[in-house]
Order: sequence, then structure tokens, then C-alpha cells
Amino acid sequence: MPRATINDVATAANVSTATVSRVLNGHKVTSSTSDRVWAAVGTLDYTPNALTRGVFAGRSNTIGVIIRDLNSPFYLELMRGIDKVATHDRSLVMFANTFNQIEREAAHVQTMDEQRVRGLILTTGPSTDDRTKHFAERGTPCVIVARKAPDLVPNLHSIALDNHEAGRLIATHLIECGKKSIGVLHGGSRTSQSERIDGLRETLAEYDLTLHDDVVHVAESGNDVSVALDEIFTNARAVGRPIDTIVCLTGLLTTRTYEVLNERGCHIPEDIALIAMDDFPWAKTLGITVVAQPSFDMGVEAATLITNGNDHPQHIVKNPRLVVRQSCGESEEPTE
Amino acid sequence: MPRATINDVATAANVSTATVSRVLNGHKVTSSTSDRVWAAVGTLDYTPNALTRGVFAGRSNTIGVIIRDLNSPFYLELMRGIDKVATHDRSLVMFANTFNQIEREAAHVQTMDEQRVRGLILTTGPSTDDRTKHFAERGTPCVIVARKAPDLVPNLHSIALDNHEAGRLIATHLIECGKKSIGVLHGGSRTSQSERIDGLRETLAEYDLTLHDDVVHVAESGNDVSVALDEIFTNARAVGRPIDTIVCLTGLLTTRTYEVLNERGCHIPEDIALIAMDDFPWAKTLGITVVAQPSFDMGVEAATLITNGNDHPQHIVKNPRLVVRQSCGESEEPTE
DNA sequence: TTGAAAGCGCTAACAG
DNA sequence: CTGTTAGCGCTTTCAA
Repeated sequence: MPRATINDVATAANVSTATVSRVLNGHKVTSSTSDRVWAAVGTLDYTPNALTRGVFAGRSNTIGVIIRDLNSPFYLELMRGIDKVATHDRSLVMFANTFNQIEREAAHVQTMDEQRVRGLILTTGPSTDDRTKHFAERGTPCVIVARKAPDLVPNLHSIALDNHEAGRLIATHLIECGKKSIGVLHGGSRTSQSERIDGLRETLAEYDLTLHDDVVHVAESGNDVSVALDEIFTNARAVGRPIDTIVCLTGLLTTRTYEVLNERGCHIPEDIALIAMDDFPWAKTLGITVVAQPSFDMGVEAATLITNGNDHPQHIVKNPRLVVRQSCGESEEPTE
Repeated sequence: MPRATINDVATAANVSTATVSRVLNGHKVTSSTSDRVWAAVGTLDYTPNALTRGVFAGRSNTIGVIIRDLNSPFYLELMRGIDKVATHDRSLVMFANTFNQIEREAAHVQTMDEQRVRGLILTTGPSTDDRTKHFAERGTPCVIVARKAPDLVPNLHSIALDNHEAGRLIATHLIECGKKSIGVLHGGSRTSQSERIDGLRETLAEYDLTLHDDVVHVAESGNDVSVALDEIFTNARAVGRPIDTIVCLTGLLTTRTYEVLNERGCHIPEDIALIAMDDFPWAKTLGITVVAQPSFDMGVEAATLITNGNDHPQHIVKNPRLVVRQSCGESEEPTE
């Protein structure tokens, strides 16, 4: 049997479809008619069609989210934050994972557009900026996460970490721990990464420490870590400054780095210090010192930016937080 | 300016809306008209409205997913598997997280119904069974994950682990490692948990080992672990059988268990063995032996069950896989 | 191959 | 307070 429609309910309750619609949406009706309508809804097992509602309203009550890689603890927590707001707001979350393939980003934005999402949260790179701007200009609020929005466009917001400060936090902590020769693993050419490197480098410079380019290496996935680490160690030794610390500038690299270091018999923190971006459940267990992003909160705020519906572009910058554990050979008195 | 509609495109291209629709859907039209239509689509920046399409079709091209807790590695991988199929199929994934609150499950199923999802994948408990059955009977394919579907209803599929076998795998491995007194931490009264316990208990019995109820404790969240562990140790000591192994029957408990054991100065595997359900990135690093579920594949198969659109109810059972590492004091010759 | 027209399920004016 | 009526944007017969 086909689904009951509003017409069926109207017939069964002996009222017009308009009245049924009113009852369903909580508008004023006599309680006796309202009762009849609800009774009909019950017996016919009627479920309103959100699609049709969306057609009329011009948009759905769905928040679109495009995630780079759900595997990263940062994105996972972000997602949970978004979902929390959505549930509270009786919205839904529509989700797409690009699996780090840039060419998929634009397609996903397009699909979200077709779905007439009420807002879009995206963690994509600049490749989608044009489409996103367009999208925002037409009235759909968009929030770019982990990167500053490209321009001052109405409805185009952003929420990002103060990446420069994150770099500074790392550098300061390492200096306090007496580290002198630092190697860096980062996740590619995103601005977030280069800002962190800048903050790191500048702060080190204040203490007369130089971060040379040949000890800063990219590792897009965990697989590259071993090779990158080799390069870093070799280059540093060549100039007589053996590495005493490895910095992971993206959370995804931490597992593999820790593993490779272990495999080579490097003890943390005795032989080498390790500090990473993004906190994750096992970091505490393993005593890894990290600079954490408030990822859940960022999800909450991103979603709120959408549910609020304020056109005025906002650019929220969140502060990173140093979580001191033992992986940098921290002394008894913690810095925090 | 408002969005362009199919009418605008038709006017601009000097054709009827029917023709535009045909072009958009790849039906047969003269190439010259087709060109004109596409040109108009371009200049007007027309994006088709998926909602309207859905109204007509009676359903959207969205797959609904209700997840218990995205934090668990099992659900996360499942989600990625689902997303992979969806992307391939040009469908979207609509997602809701219940945060383990049962009372939210039904509401989410309802919302998914209103959205006219093309299929529903759910990891909820039996509380939603009635609604789900209803849903399936009306023609929307539903896949219950990690639990057998309640009945033989058309369109109501399920995909689950052979939990009994998982329990058996754990028991066999522990016996091979010479373990004799086992304590169990599980995640509550779900059938998955009790089946694992049964498999464990029965296999142990075959080797004349008894798993007493007083060393099987529930720990809904990581917070309870410490208390539960206390109980287990105390009870076992009372009967002169000090615990030599802790089994975590759900992945979420593993972090906390490992941590508590560490805090108490118990070395793994010298003082106590640890084996857990569900593999996760850090397990390899930490040398934790686990029984893994093919969670990504389960996501892929669940989604495929929906995109295939076969009414006939299917009940897929997947095999668990023992991943031997060092946390049970494994000898040189691995069992696998 | 194309157009006219009806309608998917629902909402919102506008009367009454 | 309630019914009538006209759409929302798109698809699909049915003719031409």
C-alpha cells in the first residue's frame, strides 16, 4: 500500500488539507478538529514528507558537511560537535567524505547544493572556494573550517585555529625542555601547516635557534613518515646538529611517527622528544605531549553559525592549548 | 537574485520545461537543442533541485545512517565504508549520532522516515525494531548492523559479526597462551555482548575452565572501568584464582582498561594479559592482540544492500579475525 | 523530437 | 477558525 498523504488524512478527518497542514505545524485550530486530525494521522500511519516541505521553503533543514578524512581525530570530534547542534535544532546532517581526494570536493559541494542544504560546513582546500563563494552569495550560509575564508562575502564564515600560536606554543615548550635541534613533519601545503611552521620558526628564532628547511618534511600519509624521517635525520647529522625532537604538525601522522621511532629503537623521550598537534584518546596513555584544538567546540560553533542565520561574515579564531605529558622529557614542574 | 529554475532555463533556451528535463536526465534530444539548453544552464548558473526530484520519485537518493557513538573505531570505519559506496552511487549519506541515548533512536528513525531516505542503516538497539519493521514493510530497505534483524520482513536486512565465534577465538587464543583465570569487561546487555560471552564461556568449558559470573562485569563507559576491574580482581582473589587476563568485549573500553592497568603498575603481558575486540590504529603500536571485525567491509556491504534494492531479506554474518600481537605473552610461533 | 498539461505532497494567501 | 485556490520546481504521459 502506498504511503498516506496529507490528502488521505484530510479525507479521513473530514477537513481540508489546509487544516491538516495547520494542525501538523501547530497553528491555531479548534481542539476538536485537531483531535480528529491526529486520530487520522495515527490510523493512517501518516508521516509528513520533508522533501515536499523543502520544495516549498526553497531549502531543506539539512546541514551539509564535507570532511577530508573522517579518520583524523580532529574531524571526528568536529563531526560530533556538529551533530550535537543539529540534533538540538531538529536538523539533520548530510555527510560526505572526500578521502583526501581533492577532485571530489567540488562534486560534493555541487551535490550539497542540489540538495538545497540549509548550510554547508566544509573542510576542503581552496579548490572549492569559487563554488563556495557563489553558494554563499546566493544565501546559503557556509562555514570553512580550519582555514580562513577567502574573502569578505556575506554568509561565508570561517572558524580556524590560531595556527601561528600553535607553532609558538610548541616552540616555547620545546625550549623550556631544553631542546635545540628540531625536525618537523607536516601534512602538505595547506595554510594551516605553513602558519604552524611560521609560528614555530619565528619563536625559535627569538631564542637564536634556526629551523632549516631541510629538516621540515611533508608526509601526506602515514606511509611517507619513514622516508621523511630518514631525510630529516640525515640532513641534520650532516651539519652536525643531530635531531633531538620530532614535531608532528598534523594528528594523522602521530601514530606512524611514534611507531617508526620505536622500530628504530629510539626511546621517547630519552633518545628523542615527540610533540604533536591534536589530542586523541591514546595520547594520554602513551604520555604524548600535544597541542590540542578544541575540535568538538569548533563543530558546535560552526553548526551554530548556520542555525543562527546571520549573514554577516564571521571569522572565528580559536586558541590552541598545550597539554603537557612526558614525551618531551618534561621536568617535575609542568608548565601548565 | 533568486535561483534559476527549470522554467528560466526553458525560456532562455527557447524550449519547453519538458525538454530541459529531458536534457538534464540524458534522454534523447536533438544535439542542437541540447546544446542550447546546456548553454542556458551555464549562463543562468542553474542547479537542479534534488528535493523536487525526490517529491516526484517518492523518495530521496539519500542513505540514512543512525550511529550509536561515532567515537568507537567500529562505527567510524563502518561509516567510511558506507560513504564509499554512497559516493560511488552518487547518493548522499544522512547521519545522526545517538550519543548512546536510547530515547533518541526512535526520534531519529522518524526523522529519516520524514526525509524519505532511500534506505536506512542502523546500529540501534531493539527499541526501534517496531518502527524499523514498519519502515521496511512500506518498502524502504533497512539494514540493522551488529545485530540480527528481529524477523523475516521484506526489505529488512542485517549484517553482523559471528559473535559466538569471536568469543571462541578469544578463548582459544588465551588457552594457547596458557591463561587460566579470565576477567571480562563488556558493554552492556546487547545481544552482541552476550553472544561473545557465551562463545568465550563455552570454549573455555571445553578446556575445563569455568567463567564465573562474578568476573564478568559491565562498563558502559570508560569511567566505569576502574570500578569494574576492582570487582573482578577482588572476586577472583576471594576464590584463590587471581586473574591473569582481561578481555575487553567492546572497543570503546580498551583505552581506559589499558590505562587503569598501567596506573596500577600491572605490566602487560608479564603481570596480566589483555585482549580486546576491534582493531584500531594504535593497537599495533602498543602490541595489543585483538579480534577484529571487518568494519569497513560491513559498511560497504550494508550500503550495497540498500543500493541493490533487493526485497528479499538477507542476514549476512561476517567472520571475526584474530590479530596476534604481544599483549597475551604470545610465544615465538604465532598462531596465525 | 518536442510541447502542453496534469500532478507529486505540501504550504500560504485570501476569503468566508 | 476553516476551506478554496494557486502555486513550489520538477517529471511524465499524451498528442502533435
